[in-house]
Amino acid sequence: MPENIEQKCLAKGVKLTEQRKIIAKIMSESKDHPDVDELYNRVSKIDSKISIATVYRTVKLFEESGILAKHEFKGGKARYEELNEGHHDHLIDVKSGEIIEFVDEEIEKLQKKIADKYGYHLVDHKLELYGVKKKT
Amino acid sequence: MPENIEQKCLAKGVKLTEQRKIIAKIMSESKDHPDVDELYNRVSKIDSKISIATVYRTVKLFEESGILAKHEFKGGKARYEELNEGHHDHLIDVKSGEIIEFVDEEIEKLQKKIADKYGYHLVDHKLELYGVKKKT
DNA sequence: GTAGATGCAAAGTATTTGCGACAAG
DNA sequence: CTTGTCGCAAATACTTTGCATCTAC
Repeated sequence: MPENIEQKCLAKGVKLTEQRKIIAKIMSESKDHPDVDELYNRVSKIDSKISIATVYRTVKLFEESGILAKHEFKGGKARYEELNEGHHDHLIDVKSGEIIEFVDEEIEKLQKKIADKYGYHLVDHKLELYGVKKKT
Repeated sequence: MPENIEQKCLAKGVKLTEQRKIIAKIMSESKDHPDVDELYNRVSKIDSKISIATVYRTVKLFEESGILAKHEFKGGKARYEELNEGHHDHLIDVKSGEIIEFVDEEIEKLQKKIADKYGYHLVDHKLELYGVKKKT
């Protein structure tokens, strides 16, 4: 498996333009889940001539190439994160908007089992938990 | 618990207009998960003067009143269904778009447990499985 | 009677696209 | 070179809103 986005692009035959390199770099360094606007802001600081249309086109391309994951959390714009080994789901703090990533093997298994039960082969899934912090 | 949408409206102090009655009726009778456009089509057959703005306002109001559930499945418009006792999740056939509802107690419990583990109290969640039919 | 609902068209968001200029392989 | 990409602005898709009118309670 290639380790970084640029290598993944090469592996998938995606042409590596200057703009794509910048977007790839920003996404690699982002520990959060930026939406296109936010990504555009970050990208603009490095090259202010990049247009938002290119950012939209690039995240879409990266998503289709399996490089980025797109999330459509409640009531908002689409948000992106780098797709790495090891699937995880999201727990969203409804007060602060903070997003916690978690992995739970048991729940993954259970999902496969359910799809199976209905005669389906699971190709994708989405699990989002929305919660409020408990008082200690 | 009131059994139908009109009773729920009364119970929640939602004014029962002619338009809302029609929308409520259509939603009650719908076994699928129509989007606003589709709902507007169905509603128009009964009263062609109802505007799409009213449909949008009404589904939003009904959602806030806990009468309808809003779903934002992949890559599309928001879709609605009547909210009844007994939570269920969705298994979506990615080929045909068919939606299967399912209930799984085990997965519900597991979700609470995960939220708990991170110090959160679960207020909402979204689980969608996307699958393709298995060959028999 | 009055607060709230409706219809209409116009305004907002988020995202996509046509097109001529330009750059990667 | 040639194919695909970029930037721009205009277009689209879905949803919300201002306002004058109307209706449920």
